Amino acid sequence: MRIKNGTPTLHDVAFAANVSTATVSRCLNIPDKVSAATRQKVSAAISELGYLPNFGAKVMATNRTNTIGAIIPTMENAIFARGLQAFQEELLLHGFTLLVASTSYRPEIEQEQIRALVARGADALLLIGHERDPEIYRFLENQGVSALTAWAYNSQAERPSVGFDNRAAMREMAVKVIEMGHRKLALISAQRATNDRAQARHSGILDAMAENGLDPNDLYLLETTYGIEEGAQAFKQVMAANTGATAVFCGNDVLAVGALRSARELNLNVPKDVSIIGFDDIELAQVAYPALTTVHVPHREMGVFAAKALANLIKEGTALKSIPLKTKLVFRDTLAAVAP
Amino acid sequence: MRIKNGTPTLHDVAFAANVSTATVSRCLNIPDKVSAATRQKVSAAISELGYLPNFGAKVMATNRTNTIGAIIPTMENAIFARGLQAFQEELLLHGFTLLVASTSYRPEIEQEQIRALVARGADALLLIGHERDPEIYRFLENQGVSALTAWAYNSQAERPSVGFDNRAAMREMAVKVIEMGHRKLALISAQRATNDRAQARHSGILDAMAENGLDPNDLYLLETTYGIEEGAQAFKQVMAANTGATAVFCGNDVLAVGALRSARELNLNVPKDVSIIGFDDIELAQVAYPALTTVHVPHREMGVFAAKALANLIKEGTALKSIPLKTKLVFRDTLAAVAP
DNA sequence: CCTTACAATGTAAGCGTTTACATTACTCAA
DNA sequence: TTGAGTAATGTAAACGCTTACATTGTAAGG
Repeated sequence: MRIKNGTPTLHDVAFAANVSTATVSRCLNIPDKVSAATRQKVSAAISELGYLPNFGAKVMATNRTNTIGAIIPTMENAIFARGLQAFQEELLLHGFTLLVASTSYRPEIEQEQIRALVARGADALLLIGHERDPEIYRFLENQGVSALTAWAYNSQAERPSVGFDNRAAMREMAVKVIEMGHRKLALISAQRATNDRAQARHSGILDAMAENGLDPNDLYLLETTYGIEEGAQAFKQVMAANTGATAVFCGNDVLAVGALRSARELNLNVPKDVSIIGFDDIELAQVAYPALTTVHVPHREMGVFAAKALANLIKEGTALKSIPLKTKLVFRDTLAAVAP
Repeated sequence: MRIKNGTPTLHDVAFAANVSTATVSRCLNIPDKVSAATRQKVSAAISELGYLPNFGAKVMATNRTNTIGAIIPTMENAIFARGLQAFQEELLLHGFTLLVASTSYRPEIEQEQIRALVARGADALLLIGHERDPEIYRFLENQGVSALTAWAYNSQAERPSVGFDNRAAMREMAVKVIEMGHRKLALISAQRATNDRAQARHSGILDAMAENGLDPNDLYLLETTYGIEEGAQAFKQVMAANTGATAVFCGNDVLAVGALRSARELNLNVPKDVSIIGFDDIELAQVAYPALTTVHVPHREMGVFAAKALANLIKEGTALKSIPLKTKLVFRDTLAAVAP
């Protein structure tokens, strides 16, 4: 009458240690409430039987999975991979496990994934960017699952977020570029319709232009999807359009690296003939040749902060609050003053 | 007497639809066993109440979480990020969710993480590389959790794996390099002690040397940790050692890119003065300048295969079997014949 | 019209924890 | 020695689902 069906249960342990199931449970969860002697007996029984608490039963009884879900566009994008890695590491420190889903930048899929992770018992969620159907926020509220937004910070946003001000960061870079004499600007942007970070970066450039006596309408704007190849194509289009752009902003480093490659293929000297500016400062940016001028974003820091906030929320009930992080302009070799 | 405590349960739905809980459960899980009319009523009740099955209860009753865990060194390494992304996408198609843990290349941590993911209810596990304490395999067996190994394939390995033959791939590349006249070789390797892929790649070079009349002892070997900076440092050491190496193999592209940077700093022309060879063919390899000669590894494919195998195992009980994938040499601009 | 077979539905017993509450054992002060 | 107060342990009721088995309804064959 020991083990019924293979895996030992709390009962088996209790029986073996000659105590009640409650005591065993306490040994596991609140050891201070148990005498040292009993603790001894119980842990002996546990290791002898090779007991492991049943996950489902535990979840059912506590209504907690100690699992936090993250939904990102894709791990193939280094900015998310890095942030997610940091997020996971920090989560681990707090005793949580990471559940991952991805959307490939498709908002419909995000909804689905949010529901899937909640259904899978995520105690809380990490989301990217602010923009989404209010419906889904209502759903989260009903389910009692809180969500924290990352990779974007917006002081007006009503939902908590940990991130940085994409608009201000890009504006700052654009101001520098304009100060260096550039008058004709172009932007190779990610799809703005489904990506509020892309929107914000675009707006940042417009801000800088307006402030410096340039007509924002003169910005040559091209949208494309994510990828080196896509950036390369887009850059060729920009050049073919003959707008006389001397500085080409890119919505992210990956696009910028593609642009760089095209420039080489077109026999354009960067930065002499044309400047190229990235965003994110991923590894690629330093490795590219010439090394990319870009905006540094503290991806790891963001992941760590997000994890801390969520862990505290679940464990202590500390309300989420927005945390703005700082970006930094990184001047390397793809930006130069325009020739007089 | 509808909803007791906020969230509606199966009972509430059953009550609202005027059927039994069993019928509601069947509607959700085996709809064919329910008449169309009842299905109607039930789904109406479900959406009206906003019912979502309780995860814990479901797990408890079925003893399945529909979750698969993956334990990788780090997502910051693009090869794992890419494979994991593909893995997750494919898993989703089969109705599974991904649980992620990472080890930072530390084997002790891997053990812990394996236990953690099993404790979190992972139905099966994806692991990297073959080498690990047999103890942990016994643990997995006891818990009834199967594991599939990826990123390494070894026909002699007793455990199932989906991957490629690191040794053969590196050997193939090394043969080419030797054929191009290189006689003095160096290798900047990842830590071999905890990484069977690194070991295998090293062995591959030794194989090629032995087969081609070179003394394997002449290989100048240097181990370092993962990172561009680390690769850069290591390359400087290799050059400082004055071994006359004309070809420097690198255990992976990241190290190779670092080496490339150092070469530039040392005013060495690549590939004229020295050839540099990477492994993995990640994005970095094409973007590097000069573009890196490397071994292409089908990371995404590996993720997809792994997901399929695991999903079939859990759903149909199909036993895991090893799947060897093909690598391909990619000749770009960092390898040249040695000057006569 | 009665059987038989099968489809649709219902009943109720688990599944393995946690935890409120009850009980017992101990400590210490009077 | 007793009683109060606290520490340690035990009892048993949830938690919300699935599913074996029982029951009822329906169609077809005799």
